[in-house]
Amino acid sequence: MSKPNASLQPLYLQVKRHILDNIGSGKWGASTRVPSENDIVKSFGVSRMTANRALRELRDEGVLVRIAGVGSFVADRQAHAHPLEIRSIADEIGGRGHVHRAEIVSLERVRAVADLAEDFGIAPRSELYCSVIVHFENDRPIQLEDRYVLPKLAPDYLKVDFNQTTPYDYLIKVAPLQEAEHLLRAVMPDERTRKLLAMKREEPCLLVIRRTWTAGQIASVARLYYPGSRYEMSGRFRP
Amino acid sequence: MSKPNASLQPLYLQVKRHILDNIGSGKWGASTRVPSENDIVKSFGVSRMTANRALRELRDEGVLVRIAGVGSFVADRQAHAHPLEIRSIADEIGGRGHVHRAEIVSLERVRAVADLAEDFGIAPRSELYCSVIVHFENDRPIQLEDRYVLPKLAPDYLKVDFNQTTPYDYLIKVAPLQEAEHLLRAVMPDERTRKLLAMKREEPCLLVIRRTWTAGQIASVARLYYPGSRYEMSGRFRP
DNA sequence: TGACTGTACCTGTCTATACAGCTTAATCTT
DNA sequence: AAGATTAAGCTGTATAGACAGGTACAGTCA
Repeated sequence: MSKPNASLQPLYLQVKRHILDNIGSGKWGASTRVPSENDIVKSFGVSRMTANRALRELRDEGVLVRIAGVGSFVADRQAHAHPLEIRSIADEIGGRGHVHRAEIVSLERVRAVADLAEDFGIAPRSELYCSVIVHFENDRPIQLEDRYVLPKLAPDYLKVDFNQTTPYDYLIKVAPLQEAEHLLRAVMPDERTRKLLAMKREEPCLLVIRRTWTAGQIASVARLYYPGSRYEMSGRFRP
Repeated sequence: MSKPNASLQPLYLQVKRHILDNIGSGKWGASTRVPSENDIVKSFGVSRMTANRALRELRDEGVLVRIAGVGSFVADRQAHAHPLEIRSIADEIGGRGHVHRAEIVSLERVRAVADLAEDFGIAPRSELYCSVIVHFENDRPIQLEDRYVLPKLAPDYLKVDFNQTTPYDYLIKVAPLQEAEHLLRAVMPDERTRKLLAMKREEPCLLVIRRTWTAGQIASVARLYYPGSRYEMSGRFRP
């Protein structure tokens, strides 16, 4: 039987999209049971193989957990990111079907202290722009972003509304990203960080220090603090 | 037509395995054309849908590049020397010009608990080999390696002298490494870990959970604990 | 009450067939 | 000889039907 498939997109993608939309909108939370293959056959009018492909791929992507004989359920995914990938935190959270929100702690010009000046390769006490922002995933703080920016490369940095865009998104617009370096550490948060991230005592942070180059010089240094219990990074690769 | 499927493994996995073996052995280098779906139908005696699934999944995994109307080819993946590459801890320490030494805490057969069995894709309470080793850099403990190995792939694992070689070096000899996954977390060490690594109280660990694949199945799971104050990972890259 | 059994439903896999769209190369025209 | 047409081969998608095996639950039997 051939079908016209009027809507341009493959059927299995339409099914996936439907499920992802329901998860993304929060209608189907973690552990919610999603329609079985036969349910999809009935409601979408597709074959079981097509329903199977949609659910199987969502399982392979970590979106669903499927148990033979029981059903398919929305996976309870922990936050994670590729250790060698730069991505907007807003996109990352959106990609998990969750809601991103930012809270600006401070946004000001500062004078570079010694080690920071060294990072940037500028004279100590030079002027830098500094933003401190807490990023929330579904109203839980997930990242404290402590960022320093070279004024020359982003002169309007202090005027940006970081409720609308993230520093990362803004910077790639005004300064093309050339190269980046990640430094990964496990640290105990200081009191300020711990409170901003709503962390328990005795809970460590995953600290990512990201340095980005534009036009051969360091454009920005970010210290990204993640709650150890709520975040992990993962990467798959072939040696 | 129903299939006896004598060899226990799903047919599409057998096809994937065959292709991965040919790539892994170097017989099919980058850009080599692999058999088309119809070739596989003939040579394996499977249906085209099964051949399609094997090739499609390999494409999704980045192993193949498929061009409609042309064929399927071995992907040319660039060998990037990430810091998150897999490297023998002995080599890494040696590379810093320091002295490596290992202390074996335990080396025994254990029964897989539920989550571990799930990782390996084996039945709960199956047998696994387990080694716990502390690695020293210039006589300071730098890594606690908590490793589980599939006996089938390394039957002599318990007889190896890990003062002479590291588990990693031994495993790549007996089981060719196909793929690996790193999971990075910041955690507080339990008491045992803290003592073995000679860490102060209140000091977090960088935990790397490394899973390695051989012949399409998980060969080994290692939990690598590093003292947060003495270790960091870094990588430079271009987005 | 407790152990067993049947049944309904679920996922996982596989087959045989079909049509669409793309690419390449051979063939036919002008 | 240059351009248009056709055929063969490839992937991408989709269908209907089938069997195997897992799980949960109700009902039955001892």
